[in-house]
Amino acid sequence: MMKPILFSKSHLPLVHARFIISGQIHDPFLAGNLLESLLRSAPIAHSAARAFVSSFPRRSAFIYNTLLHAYLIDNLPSRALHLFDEMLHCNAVPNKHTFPLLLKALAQTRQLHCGVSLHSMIIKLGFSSDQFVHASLIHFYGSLGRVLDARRVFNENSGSGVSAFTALLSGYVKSGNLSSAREVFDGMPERNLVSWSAMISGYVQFGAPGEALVLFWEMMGMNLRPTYSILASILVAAAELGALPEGKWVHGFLERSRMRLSSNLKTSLVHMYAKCGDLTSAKQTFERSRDRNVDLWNAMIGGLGLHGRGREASVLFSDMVADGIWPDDMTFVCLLSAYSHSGMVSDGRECFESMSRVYKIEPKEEHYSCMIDLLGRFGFLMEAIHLIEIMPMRPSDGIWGSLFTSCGTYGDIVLGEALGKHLIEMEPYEPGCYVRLANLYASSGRWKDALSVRAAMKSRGVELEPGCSLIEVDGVVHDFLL
DNA sequence: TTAGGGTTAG
Repeated sequence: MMKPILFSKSHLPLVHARFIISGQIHDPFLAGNLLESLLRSAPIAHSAARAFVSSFPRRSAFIYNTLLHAYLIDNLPSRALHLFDEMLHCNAVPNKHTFPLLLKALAQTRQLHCGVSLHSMIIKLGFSSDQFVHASLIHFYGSLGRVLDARRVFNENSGSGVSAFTALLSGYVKSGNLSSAREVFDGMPERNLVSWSAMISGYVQFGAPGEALVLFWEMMGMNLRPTYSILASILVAAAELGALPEGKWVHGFLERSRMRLSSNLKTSLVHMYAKCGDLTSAKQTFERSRDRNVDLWNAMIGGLGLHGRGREASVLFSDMVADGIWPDDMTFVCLLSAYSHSGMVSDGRECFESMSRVYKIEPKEEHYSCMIDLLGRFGFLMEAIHLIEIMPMRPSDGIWGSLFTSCGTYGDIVLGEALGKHLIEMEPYEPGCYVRLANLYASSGRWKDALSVRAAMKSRGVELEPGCSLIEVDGVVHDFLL
């Protein structure tokens, strides 16, 4: 195998000029070396790379592939696809290295039809059994929600490699089918850290944090070294379960292994400590961190809010702005929810209003939802309705639901009855709506109406599932059915 | 001749 000749960054302009003068620029191999030297010294220098390529009279597939790769690294999938058009136009023949790059660009831009056409081209050119192309095709179909097509492509190759298995597994995860994902995982002839990561994060994303923890300990039992992303998934799982010892174990592991804590991991740690009720450790982690990005501030503001410390959350927000960190959407969700948990109605109003006026962030549905919840919780029902009326988007069932709950709290039977009926009409198989409407009737002595709501619920076959609460005692997570 | 794959939390 011939090694590429790489030129140092400082020599590049000179070498480029010399190639042009001597005519060596006509040699696609040397021109390719020049391009690769540039991109190795500055991987995101796509515009300089583009200029280089424009000066190459003969452009090989290698040259196009290298530039396609640079566009993808710089998160410019559309430019990569335009470059492919140019490649075909210039009669450069794509090779097996071209297709994984294009399939990634098409997955990112979610272009199913173009991907299907490209799939035909791959078959015609005879690249479909290449393991890189094969895994990329499965990933393409899986990430566009076409898991059956992903499975069909997977089945076409008998000796699928670990990447093809992982891509299929991840396709099932994306479609929410965790049991099929697990079947693929269990059937893998070999696994690597990427496959473990895909399965563990799949469990976390789809609300199965307990399974994620079990799988994590199984992985650790095999003496595999967890990656950052696996540890971050485990921190989320621990936060969901309120499993403080597991969360602390991850923190200890990171410190023992002297792994550098990225901002993302610090954010996950703060979130985990706050959700597990250890606000002191959350604060310590936050305060020890020197380079605080907006996500880390948000995690701490949200953590304080979760514990009803709205006043401290408000002070922290001011510190953040004073520190030169510009708030984002999530900052206001955390702040509004902190005010809601602390009964700080006027602060909430002011915050909601200043979002767009001062910080130029237009409130999204989640901000309206927080604000309506805050107003409703503290009895400002008419103001909450006014906000629903003026919000630019269609109110979600969650918004109507939180207002309905407030009607029950404040005994507003007329509004509550109208909302309850509306919600049942919208979601006839949601037991909570029936129960809350029946309770509302019962609280005002309208027993007949309460019974008829219960009867309607029964006749439609809607059953109330017991609620579940989790608590961790001495390292064991217990669940309670309510 | 050089290069291309699957995972990534809050």
